Amino acid sequence: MAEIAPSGTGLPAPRYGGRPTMKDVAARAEVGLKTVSRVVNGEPGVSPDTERRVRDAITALGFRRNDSARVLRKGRTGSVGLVLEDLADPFYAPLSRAVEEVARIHGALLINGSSAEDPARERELVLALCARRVDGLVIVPAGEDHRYLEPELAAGVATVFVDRPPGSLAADLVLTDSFGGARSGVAHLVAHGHRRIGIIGDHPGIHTAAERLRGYRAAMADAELPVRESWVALGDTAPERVAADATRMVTGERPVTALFTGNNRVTVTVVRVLAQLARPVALVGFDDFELADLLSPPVTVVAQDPGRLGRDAAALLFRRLDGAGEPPRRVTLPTRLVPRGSGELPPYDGE
Amino acid sequence: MAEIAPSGTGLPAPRYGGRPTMKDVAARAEVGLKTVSRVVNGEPGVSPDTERRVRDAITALGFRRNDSARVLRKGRTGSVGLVLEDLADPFYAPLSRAVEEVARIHGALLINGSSAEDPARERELVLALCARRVDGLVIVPAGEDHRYLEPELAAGVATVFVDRPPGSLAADLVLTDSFGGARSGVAHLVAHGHRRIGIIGDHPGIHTAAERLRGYRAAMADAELPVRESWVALGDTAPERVAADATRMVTGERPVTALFTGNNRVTVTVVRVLAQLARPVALVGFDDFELADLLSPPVTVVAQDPGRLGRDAAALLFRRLDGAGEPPRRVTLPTRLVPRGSGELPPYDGE
DNA sequence: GTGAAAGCGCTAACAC
DNA sequence: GTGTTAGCGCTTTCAC
Repeated sequence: MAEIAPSGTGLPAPRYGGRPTMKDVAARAEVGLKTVSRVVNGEPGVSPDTERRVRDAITALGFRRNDSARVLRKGRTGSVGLVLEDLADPFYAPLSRAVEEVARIHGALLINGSSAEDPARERELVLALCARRVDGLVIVPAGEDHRYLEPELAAGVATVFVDRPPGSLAADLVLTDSFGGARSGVAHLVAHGHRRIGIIGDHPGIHTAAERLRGYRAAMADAELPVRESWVALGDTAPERVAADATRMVTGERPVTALFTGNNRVTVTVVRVLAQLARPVALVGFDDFELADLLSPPVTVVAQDPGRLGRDAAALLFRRLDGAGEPPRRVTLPTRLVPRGSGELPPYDGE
Repeated sequence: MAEIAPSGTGLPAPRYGGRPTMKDVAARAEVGLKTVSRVVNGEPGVSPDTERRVRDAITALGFRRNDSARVLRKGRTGSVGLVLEDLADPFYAPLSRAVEEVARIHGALLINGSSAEDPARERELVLALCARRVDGLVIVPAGEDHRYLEPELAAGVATVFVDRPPGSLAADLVLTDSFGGARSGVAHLVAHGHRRIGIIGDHPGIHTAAERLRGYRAAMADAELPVRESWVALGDTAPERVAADATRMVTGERPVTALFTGNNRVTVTVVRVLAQLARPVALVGFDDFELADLLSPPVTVVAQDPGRLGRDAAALLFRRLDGAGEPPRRVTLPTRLVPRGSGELPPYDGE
């Protein structure tokens, strides 16, 4: 245990159970309050001897500056907030980590929260962060309507949206090219001879899902292929729903010979379904995932870079915090098609 | 845009670029400061009419309570900190998410940071969280020496360690039974006829790695099998090192017929090595991981539950925060052997 | 080089 | 029901 109060000095000890303050340190070191503040913050103008006395008192008392008080005076908290759907999702975890890394370089702490894709919870989280006066926010929006953020933006909270655009709000934005990525993925299947291709993805209310559907339709149109509505299944990504739709599409009268999946979770579920099947079905998934290369067949994907998404978003954020007064930027990151086998399977029955 | 300042009322407008305060709201609503505080905090004793005027002013000004000031008075911040190795690691991500969920239920916000397995960084992060006066801390310790935390504990910061014990500090602790898990995993290989079994794992300075090695040795001793030192490779978990050690063990004169791997990252690397091999080598890995069941052969694992680790740790934390003055607890969670195929392969060459 | 005083925005305690 | 006052622990300003 660190020694908490000296005995016999006659100096006041900090309240029991509370924490020592600069005042306590000042009393113990027999200097003024401001001198302690100087030492704690590394400001110049303190003699080496005085500094030593202050440092000794700090150690003896176990003093730790109270940043709440500091923030109250200084205005800036040195922390940024990140709100996304689910921290544990393999797509968002590296994004979060990347934001944290950039924040660290800028001396800021990251506070993050999961919205669970619930607009009310997103709002609640964001406002809690604003009440804590984070200097900036990185948001993967769940809701459609972000007008609740207007007072915050007006008050100077730097805000960057990632992965999806916010509902009608001018702010920095970093996106992956979902349309182009999906189009190239589906075109890849077409190039390998497929004419009946299904798409399974997230709820079309989610921007990325809608864009990927648009990319699918564009690739089909490019090849002058018709799209049957039974080949399109966007919605809830619960494994049961996805598995049911996949099963439906690959069985029956004129089954699809290839599937395009809208994100990593959907892809994994579909891989499970296809593994049970006698007949091979080609597959291209949006999002890369670990072990995709070790499955049989290895899974061809349209890869995006979640770490870069986070890095670029954080970089934009700190550029704003450093005072850049430019108009909002919109950054679109490219995807990369990674052929591994599943996307190069030919149509099964010589259609 | 929300209207920022009324025109023609003659009331003071908040400073430009700053944020409106309760005082500003009070002026605009023509009530006292305390009345605003009552409304903002949902305290009783405000007439419906007054309340409406205050709420209107809040909306019009875009007021948001400044929690820094609030914390300064109240002492508690309503936030807890989590420090672990890497937020993006598939083992820690669900742990973090579980802590977040419990925190949310208790109305607290989670601030988390990655230590990157660097004791200095862990310390820096923890102290930054303490300066922000988090009410409690959940720590996956990277370092050996946690005496720097003593003043914080003395000041009443509730602290729970997870996954690994801290260096010489009495605090709540939630662990997985690494020893028992490893012992059962290796015993499983022995039961399937293996006599030359290798172990590849993390640096033995890490508590879980040391415990798993101890479990391995215990299982071998139980079966009266010798352990050659060339079968033991603990250290850096960089893929290159792990792959080199795995390759060394499964080739050469008297190769091992089975491997036990110390965590999910190591397991995945070893799976990659074994996939290149002509000869089958049995494998049991510590930690479950996604898609383990879809590999060929499917990977047998000793599963632990990272979500439960986080949940239990957070539960202990909030129990302390709610004032339980019990002595520190140590909780050990059991593991579960999940046979899937790779661990049931017989020794290859009829040894 | 050092320190005293004011005040950041809020809540607690106590008036009225 | 409502308002006034003091003060949380720090930084800013300015005086010595």
